[in-house]
Amino acid sequence: MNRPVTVDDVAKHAGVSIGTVSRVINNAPHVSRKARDAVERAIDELAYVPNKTAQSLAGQRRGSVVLAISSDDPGLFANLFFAQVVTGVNAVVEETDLELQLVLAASDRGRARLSRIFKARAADGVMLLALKENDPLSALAESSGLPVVHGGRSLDSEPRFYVDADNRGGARSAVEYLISLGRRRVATITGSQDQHVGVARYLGYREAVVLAGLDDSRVAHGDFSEAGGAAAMTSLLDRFPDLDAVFVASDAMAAGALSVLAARGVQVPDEVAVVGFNDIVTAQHTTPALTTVRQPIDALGREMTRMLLRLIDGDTPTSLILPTTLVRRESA
Amino acid sequence: MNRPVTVDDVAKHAGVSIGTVSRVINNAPHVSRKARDAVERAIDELAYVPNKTAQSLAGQRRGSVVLAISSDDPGLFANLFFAQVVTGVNAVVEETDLELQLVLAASDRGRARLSRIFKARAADGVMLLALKENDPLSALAESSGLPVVHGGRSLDSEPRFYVDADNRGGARSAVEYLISLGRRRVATITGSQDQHVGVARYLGYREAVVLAGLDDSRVAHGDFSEAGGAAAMTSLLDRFPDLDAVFVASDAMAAGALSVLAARGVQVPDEVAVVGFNDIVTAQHTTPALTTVRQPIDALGREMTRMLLRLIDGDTPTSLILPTTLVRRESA
DNA sequence: TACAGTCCTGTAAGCGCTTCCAATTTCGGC
DNA sequence: GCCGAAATTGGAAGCGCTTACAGGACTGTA
Repeated sequence: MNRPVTVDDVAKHAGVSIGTVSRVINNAPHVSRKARDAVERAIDELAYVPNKTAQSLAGQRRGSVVLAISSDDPGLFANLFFAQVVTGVNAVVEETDLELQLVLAASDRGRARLSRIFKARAADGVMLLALKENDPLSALAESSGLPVVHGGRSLDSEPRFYVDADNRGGARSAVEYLISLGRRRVATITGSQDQHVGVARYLGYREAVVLAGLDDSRVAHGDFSEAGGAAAMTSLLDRFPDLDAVFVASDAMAAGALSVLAARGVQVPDEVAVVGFNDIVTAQHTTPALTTVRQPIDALGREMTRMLLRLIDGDTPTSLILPTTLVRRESA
Repeated sequence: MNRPVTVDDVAKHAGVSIGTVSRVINNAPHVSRKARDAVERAIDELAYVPNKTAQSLAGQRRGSVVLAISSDDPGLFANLFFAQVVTGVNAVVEETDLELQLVLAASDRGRARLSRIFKARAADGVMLLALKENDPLSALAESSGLPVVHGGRSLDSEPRFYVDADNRGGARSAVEYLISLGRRRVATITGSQDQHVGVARYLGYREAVVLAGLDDSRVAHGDFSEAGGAAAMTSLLDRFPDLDAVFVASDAMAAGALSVLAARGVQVPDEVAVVGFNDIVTAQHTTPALTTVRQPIDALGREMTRMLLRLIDGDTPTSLILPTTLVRRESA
């Protein structure tokens, strides 16, 4: 392990000053063709790699962005969400020379780290995923003045910059599909109504049902969990024995609902059609395979990152809502 | 956004020198009680947060560890593996003041980044997950002199420091379980034989079968994919119509096998018992629910990180093989 | 030929911290 | 109450880079 090569070494080797070397590295203007060539050759010959730490101490750029995930929500980790978001984010980050720092903000320690990052401006920007409603971190994020992009929205306040899936539209089209199938007594199992996703999907359901002139009272509230879905389905069956379709706000709940339906001997989709939401892996393995709404999760990651990069560049991007797609399988 | 608080501000405020402030921050010895108190109060009052960049430029510690994942293997992302590893790693990293940097080393760009990190020694240590067999990165890692911990092993060479699941033992106990159930004509669907996991699980199968004095020739090679599992099952059924159990080296393949079995009208587990490996989410949703071998994935992440921290501290840890557990469900 | 612009380049001053060194203080034991 | 050793402290020298700033070399024009 020799002493690592530095700008000085390169400068000496190329017969120029360190200022020039720096300009070449950052391909700044005002460098003659000749000098540039000499420096580049020296860099090659010495296998010089700039020291990022020094670059960020001296410059104003930190050289890294953070992806913060509040995984309190088990749903976040229960499917491929996490992996897909990271993949999307990485794909874009990879094209820059920024580093990707991961912070799991579920624990207190994680939240403390995140707030340290904000206070110390220890990154060039932050992507915040699934912050809890009314999260103090959210305020900290704003006040830090750091570029911040949110993944998803929350009930209490709309973030300045966010990327979100079209939960409402997705729900609406799922229900519209059910109606196009001839179903007229469409029920819904909602997700938690204290989260934006839960509310949005419920609104989408109502929109479609009401617009079709149908009854929107067949509602049972769930909590996004499989058990909650089962309980809600039971309640639905008891209260509205005539229902012929149900839009379930998550696949996990749909799985629960499906098992209740099976236990009661109700034929799916013949007697009751079922549509879920999320398209988790399990959806294709339920019996019958679940028709569901897919969110473009990797696109979410990619767009969040693009947005953040623009913010860092000083642009003012506009928030984005990404379209969902209906995946037709057997349950509807 | 005023000028951030620096050591000088703290020193001035506390009436000491910056050297003393630094000693307090790093709780180094040789600081009087009085000075320490004064500095701590100043830090509090000024809400001082040390600048990590400066710390690492000045000191020898970089302040971050990287988790590098070679996601070429779709299996890595296809289940919760990724999320769980990250959770495990994060849990340990969180207790230190290190930052967690994520590098997806599947793409060329990703690999280039990783090699840059090695060359520039831009991190305090690296965790390498699922590197391909014979990966050049592996050599680079060694030669960099950076602390490196591997997740899993590879066929060509045993890493100096690694954490791995007990694939062989897990396979063996799965097969032993099948045998304890009275099955005597146990077949196996292997994973890719050019990967350590694939070979290890196959060896475990053979071990159990041979030790029990049974025939170990009922073998079909798969590639860890669902389709591969289906094809292998078909081949198995054609060649060994008498088989009464099959140990499948991955749940994905087991799902494929199960559907072939169902299509052929073979009763599971009555006629043929099936055991998978990995315990992916889907395992509990197959019909029948899959008995499988679970790996302690978050523990893998945690242990890798602990090992890395010890390496960074200059200790010499010993590699680890983590036990697996059999999850009994309906398929066996 | 002279002069105002342009370009290019070297120099030096930091960025905020750690750490070494030397100076100062403190302390136990005689 | 004096001496050497140990503890504590301040000061200064970097860590490797970016970025004014100012000087020098050229260009085109009058």
